[in-house]
Formats: sequence, C-alpha cells, structure tokens
Amino acid sequence: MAAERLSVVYDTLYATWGPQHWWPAETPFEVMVGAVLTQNASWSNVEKAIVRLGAMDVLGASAIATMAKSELAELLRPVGYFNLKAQRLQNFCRWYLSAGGFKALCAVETEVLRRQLLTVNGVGPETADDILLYAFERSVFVIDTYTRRLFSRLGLIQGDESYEALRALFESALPADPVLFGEFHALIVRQAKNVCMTNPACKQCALSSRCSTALDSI
DNA sequence: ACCCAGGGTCATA
DNA sequence: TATGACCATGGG
Repeated sequence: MAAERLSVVYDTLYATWGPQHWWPAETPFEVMVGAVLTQNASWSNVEKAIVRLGAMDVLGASAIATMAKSELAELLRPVGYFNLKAQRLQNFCRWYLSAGGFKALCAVETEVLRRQLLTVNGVGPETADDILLYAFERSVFVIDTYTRRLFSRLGLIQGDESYEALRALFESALPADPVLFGEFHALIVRQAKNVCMTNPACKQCALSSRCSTALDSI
C-alpha cells in the first residue's frame, strides 16, 4: 500500500472528525484495564464496569489481583463475558505486578514488552497493541476489525491478511509516531461507528455520509 | 426478536 | 494453519 494513499485516508478522516483524544482513560493502568474489557464488547458497557470498579475502590492492580474472582466477575457483569474477563484481568494484573509495575515496564524495549504482554492468557495482539500504544506510548499500529473492514472496502488491502502482516504494512507506510498512530486508530473507530455494519460489500456505507466524497477519490 | 459490539482461547481436522 | 464453538451483557 502506498504511503501517500494512507496519508490521504488519515487526512480525510481527521478533516472529517477532528482529533479524538484517545484513549478515554485517566491513567495508563485504566487504559490497560479498558483494553482487556473492551474485547468484543461495546465501550459504553466497559465504562460502566470501570465506574463500578472505581466505586468499590478496586481500580488498581493489587486489588484486582487479590480479590475473589467471583467478586470481580460481579463488578464486570456489564461488559459481558464477565467470568472470562475476570480471569483475564487477574492474569494481566498478576503479570503486571510481577513485572514491577508501570515504571519498570516503561524501561523495557517495545518488541520485548510486546512479547511479554502476549504471554498473558487473555492478551492477544490487539489488546497488547492497545496497551503498547495508549498506555506506554509506543509507536505500534493497532489492527482491529474496523481497520480491516475500512481498508478492504477502500480496496487498499485484501482484508484476510494476518495481524502481523497488516501491522507491518501500516507501520512501514507511516512515520513511527505514537501520537499519529493513536489518532489514526481512534479515527478509524470513529468512522466505523458511522457506517453500515451489516453489509460488507456496501461501498456507499463504507464511505459514509460526511466522508464519502473525499474518501471516494482514493 | 434479531444483530452487533474497539477479541482471544481452545479443541478439532 | 485453519475453521468453529464458546464466552454474555446491553443498545439499536
């Protein structure tokens, strides 16, 4: 994919939607919690769960790691998959604490940190990259279903490439800048919320109302 | 009463 | 390595 085309997509999305101020969280640790909880779930439900954790004063790695899994699951109920995510969140928090916490992890080189994140059961490539990009401000490009859908609809990718192949593709076509990558991913999500989800072949929907003219020329 | 949501793991072939 | 089942609440 030509770097120039990618920049045009970015410029168009940015001109349409403006800065998105992602990730919606108060602290890096909240970014990590949200990244695990948002797996195949709507963000509005994730927010509810995070509010519940805060209200019970357990929005911290040690509290989450040591509390009863059943108790955590109850607080996570709004996100769906709450039993599964209680286990995954505890897996993550135990790894996070054993690794020495945020400051220690900030000193770890990006690819090493990525491999370490992926050893946690429940942290896959997208969750790891959300954490790397938005909590640790590393320049990794997040690939999600929206990214695949938008760029395949635009004819810039096939859509069924491996996660790593797409990540390499985007990262090599753009300057390594965590601010740019973070804004780009947020804009892709913002654009996705405006289009038809039910018909993958619908080009008109893919381009959406406000973006259609500009993106259509790509 | 559907459909989908800012995925990931595990069992099976 | 490539599919499919499974996890589960809430909003459109």
